[in-house]
Amino acid sequence: MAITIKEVAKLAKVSPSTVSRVISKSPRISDATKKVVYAAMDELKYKPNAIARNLANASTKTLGLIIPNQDENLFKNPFFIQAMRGISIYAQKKNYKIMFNYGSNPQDELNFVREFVHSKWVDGVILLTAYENDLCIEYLNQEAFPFVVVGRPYNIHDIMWVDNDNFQATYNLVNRLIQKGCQEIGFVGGPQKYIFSKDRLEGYKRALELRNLSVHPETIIETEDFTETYGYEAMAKICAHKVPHAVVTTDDLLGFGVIQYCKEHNLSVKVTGFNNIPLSVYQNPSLTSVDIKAEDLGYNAAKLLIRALEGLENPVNHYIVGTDLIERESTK
Amino acid sequence: MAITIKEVAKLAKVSPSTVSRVISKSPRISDATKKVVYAAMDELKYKPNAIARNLANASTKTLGLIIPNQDENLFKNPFFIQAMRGISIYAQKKNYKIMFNYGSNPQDELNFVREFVHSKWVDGVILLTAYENDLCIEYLNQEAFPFVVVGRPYNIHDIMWVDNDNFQATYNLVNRLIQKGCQEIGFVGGPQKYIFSKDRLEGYKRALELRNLSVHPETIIETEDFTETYGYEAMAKICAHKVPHAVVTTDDLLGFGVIQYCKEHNLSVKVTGFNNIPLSVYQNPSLTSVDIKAEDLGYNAAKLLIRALEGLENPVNHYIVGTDLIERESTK
DNA sequence: CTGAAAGCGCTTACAG
DNA sequence: CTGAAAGCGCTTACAG
Repeated sequence: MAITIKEVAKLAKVSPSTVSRVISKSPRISDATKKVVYAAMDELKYKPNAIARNLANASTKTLGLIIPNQDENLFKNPFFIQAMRGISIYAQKKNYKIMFNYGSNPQDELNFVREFVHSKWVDGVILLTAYENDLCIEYLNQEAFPFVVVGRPYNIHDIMWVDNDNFQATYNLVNRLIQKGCQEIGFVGGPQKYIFSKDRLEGYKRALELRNLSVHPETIIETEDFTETYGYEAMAKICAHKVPHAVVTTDDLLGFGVIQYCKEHNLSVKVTGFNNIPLSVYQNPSLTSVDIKAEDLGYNAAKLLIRALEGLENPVNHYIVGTDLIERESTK
Repeated sequence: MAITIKEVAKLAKVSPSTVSRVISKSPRISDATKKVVYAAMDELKYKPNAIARNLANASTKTLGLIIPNQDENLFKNPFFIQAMRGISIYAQKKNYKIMFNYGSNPQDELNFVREFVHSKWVDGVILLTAYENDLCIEYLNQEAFPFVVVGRPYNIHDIMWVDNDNFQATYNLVNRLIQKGCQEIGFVGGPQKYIFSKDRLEGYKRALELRNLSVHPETIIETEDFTETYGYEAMAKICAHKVPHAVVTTDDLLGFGVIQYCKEHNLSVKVTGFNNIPLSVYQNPSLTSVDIKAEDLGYNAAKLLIRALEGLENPVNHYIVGTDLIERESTK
């Protein structure tokens, strides 16, 4: 058996209560006793049993993380690992641990969240995606369990979230294309069940409208998923109608498909992606994209949540992380 | 406060001990009581408090994962996220949780391992890299704490590990190149502090030796890290000596650098990578590589460890995961 | 500033 | 098959 607080108490000739107070840095302990207790702890190589502390404190200093596990996108897009790193960095600073689970689908994710909550394993939950009717958000909300969402949720009652300004990012992007002389700009977006899909579409529309460029429904395609194949097919549809000057996509993989189509059909069309995954540098032409700063998103998500858990006031219940437009050959 | 075992006991008119036995599926409980207890649990929506169970059981059913956090490689190479997924899949099956930490350097990693061990937070540890003199392995070994290493460790006393057969994979690869008529084959490997670097180099040498092809030290380069720049420079060194028929690299990013050099200098050299990262498909020419099945590695690591934790006999204390040679344009 | 005691919510050896 | 009791290793309100 490992050393417990009792052995330390015995050696230091104080009560277990006192040892406990030294560990938790209670203010009202004399320097003299502190010294004796620390000496005893050192001698015995005492390490507090975290589990026992958790039980007595009704807190684990642990965050639960749900990672969606749908597709291969997980591997091509380093978003999740970057966000996790950001989360981990802040959590380490504050001495929080992180527990994760991959969910294969929304129902699965909900089950893990329930498990996290019920079992008392974690003090708070971080969701790495927000769906349109998000079961996890609904559940956590109704349980009044602390959580934060990476990605702006639909009904922003008092939910904490972090996100990019997807509207703004796309708006700026389209403006930049217009500046470069593009008049007819197509749009290839992912499923509208994701809020960022909607936001990006809105940003696109607004930019066109403000410049009095008309929005053609035939050149706005909603794909089923973020893959090159869907991007390719979407571009085929757009071109069946009319070859545009530029095409804005909401994901680099979609952008790759569009580029592919252009190459095969020898079209000169400016193309933009989103997320700035490492692959985009290696396209031919390399793909202009938007860096969404995934690590910052994760970092700030952890920050909001942990501050709330510690009872600190957050100035606001959300945080907007700026994006960077990375211009490459595909919009030259 | 949440529902506890006591409330359930009261409602079911049995003792808390009995409720506990029902939860833990103790065999000697009558069907009748079982039914009553389950009914009471349902009615009260009782969920066991995992932390309390952990304390009483002196076990958390949780695995600790250390993710090295050195470089950007983390993002370009989906190895870690794939391995994590494999681990997660097996762990979920067996109802284990996973806790992770990013370590910025070996010392950092050691600290997290110590923390995992001391605090009693986890029942076992999974290391995602093995170094030459691995502090974590040494520590875990001396503490006799259960752990498994992804990557074959140096001193394989009784350590559990999973790995590819890196020797074999490179050996086969080189043979394939020889078959294709290559006589002079260069080698660009990563730091020798990684065991897989050594193994791959050995496989390369053996293949040449068995065919009576001479091994030229000038065409074997050890780089400091797995980056394109190092690959590029290594190829420059090799070519300063003599332009080979083919170059084997131990990492796709190194391979990218070599390809780049060849393109710039208009050389026709066959090039191979390792790890089969998504980027390799997008090179021009696309890069032949070795798929190391990271998800399988993770899965089997979790399996070995959890089986050991459950007291099940493992037929052997390690597991070899097969590799796939993925031939692409770069070796055409 | 410090101690004795009760408690966190489970488990399990012992007794029946 | 079931219960009363002690225990897992901490914390903390209460009393001094």
